[in-house]
Amino acid sequence: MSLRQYEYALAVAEEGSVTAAAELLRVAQPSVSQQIRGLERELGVQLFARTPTGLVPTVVGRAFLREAEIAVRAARRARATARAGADELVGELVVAVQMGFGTRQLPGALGALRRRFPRLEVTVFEEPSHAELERLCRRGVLNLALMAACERSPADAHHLGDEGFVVVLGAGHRLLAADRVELGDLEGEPWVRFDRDSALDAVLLKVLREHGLTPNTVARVSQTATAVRWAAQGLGVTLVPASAVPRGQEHLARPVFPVVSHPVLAVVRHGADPAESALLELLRKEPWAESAFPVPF
Amino acid sequence: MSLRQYEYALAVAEEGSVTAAAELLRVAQPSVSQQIRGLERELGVQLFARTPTGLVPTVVGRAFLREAEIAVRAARRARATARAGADELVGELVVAVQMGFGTRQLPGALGALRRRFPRLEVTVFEEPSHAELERLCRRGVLNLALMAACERSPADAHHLGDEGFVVVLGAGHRLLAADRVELGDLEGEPWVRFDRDSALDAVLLKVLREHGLTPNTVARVSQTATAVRWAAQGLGVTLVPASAVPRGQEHLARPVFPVVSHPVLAVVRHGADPAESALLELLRKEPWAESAFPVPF
DNA sequence: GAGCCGATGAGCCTTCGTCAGTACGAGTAC
DNA sequence: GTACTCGTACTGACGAAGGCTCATCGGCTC
Repeated sequence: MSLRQYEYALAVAEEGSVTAAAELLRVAQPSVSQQIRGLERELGVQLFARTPTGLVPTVVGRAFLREAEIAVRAARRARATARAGADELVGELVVAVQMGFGTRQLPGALGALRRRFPRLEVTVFEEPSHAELERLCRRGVLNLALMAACERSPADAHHLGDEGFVVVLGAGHRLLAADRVELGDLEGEPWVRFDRDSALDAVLLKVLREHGLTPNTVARVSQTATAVRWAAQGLGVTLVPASAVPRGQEHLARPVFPVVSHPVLAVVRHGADPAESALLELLRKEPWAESAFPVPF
Repeated sequence: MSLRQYEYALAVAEEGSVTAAAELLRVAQPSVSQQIRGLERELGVQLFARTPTGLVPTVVGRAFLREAEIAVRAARRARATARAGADELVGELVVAVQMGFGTRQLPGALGALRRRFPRLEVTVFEEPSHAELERLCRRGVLNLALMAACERSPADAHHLGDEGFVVVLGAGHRLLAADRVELGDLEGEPWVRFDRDSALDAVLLKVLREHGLTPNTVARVSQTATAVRWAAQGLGVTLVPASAVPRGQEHLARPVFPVVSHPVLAVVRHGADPAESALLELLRKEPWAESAFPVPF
């Protein structure tokens, strides 16, 4: 099953004769003759009827040729795509983002990327678990991972900036009276938390522990949008990245004191593609919050 | 650009490693390694990133692989189609029919063919000119041609039966009073005729000449349906195969005396495909009119 | 250091390509 | 009608290129 045989068969069908096909293909006539014969022998079917004036496709030959043309065209397209990739940025970029981080910056960067390289397609996975994200990274299926910093973050990760966190309170909550919420004031509040192994829950837990609080968990959700909605309806309070609060709900969010923010890292493979580097640069240029504390990583 | 390279690349992408791909493909590992390298060298692009645990597609590699998969699938399908053609009747049958002949029998035969061989597709050309039909036949693009007999019909043509002709008259025409029309009574009538080099016009002219009539031509059309419609509206009289008179217009048609009929031939290629033979047999089984005169061909 | 990965080089063999010559049919001149 | 030419595809022999395998090497992870 060689593509050459298919091309030769298509040329013969197109030209109606082996000689003409050979001329078109810039090879000698016996070569085409042999390939056609070999193909027919391999398939066990006569693809062409021999007439004194040339070769004509048989009934089954026509059906074969229809599929063969699809194959040859796709093969040529594959080739052209790869060749184009040598000059322009072409292909499919696979990005994973840790749920809740970079929700404002990533769309901006991807939009800019698309404007600069229209033939570059991007697929984004949202993944809450740090362990799973790391596994995908190690397996190499990702071109870029956007994740919250943690102890196990690789040394060559790029620090993009920080994600600032805000508390979301139910409508009419007493703490909405102030411009900011002191963490100590949240003692005893019911909490809308995040999935057990998610980075968002890790941040939440770490912040509360540092201030000697033990959260009273009323629900666990996987998405920030859900957490905000549930908190707004008074189920409890929650702590989410500032960029995760949707328009129209800002009046229910308050900055935290002391400021809570978390470093966001981008992990790319070692010998980075031009496409990967381009996305990394665009992510750097997006507006990020200032760091609340020196990055320990 | 070999299909083998594409298959190997797909296997590597699928398995994530050269070794595993080689095992899947039942070849030694260096073979896969060489093919991948050769492909990358030929395309001038790195399709896979080398990691300590295996190979992972690059950005452009993923785009290439998407097309490559289409190519390989189509190639396999082409192969399978041809292989199936060795057992079952599979493929595309190209049939040409001389306009106005076999209009009732051909659909019947094609329906029966489709019921028996559902994977056999049929394309029908309608062609008025005998010369053009013969040209297509000689070039071999046709699997079967259905045509009116003539002096130049090939000797190995199959006589299927005869097409009986009727005269179509305008509503209220005086000759509608009788059950049949004598040819001599048509003296001086205006005629709706057919395209100059069509078989239908040849029949018409031959019949009239044999009875010493010279037609007064008011129009030439290419399709029998048009001729019948125009005749029905009183533009003139016409002579068409009985099967060409649509339902609801039978009252305007009359048999001719002496009976006019014309042999219909099927021409197939020499070493006939099974599919061609099948269609020929089905056409034979369709109901045809009895011959009005001994077939001289 | 053991075990996995891919890359490399040598040798064998298949396959493809070319050139020459053959066979067959169609059309044409005589 | 016969012979000739021109077109077609096929066959066989030979050389070149490429694929496959084996053994081996270098790098990385655990």
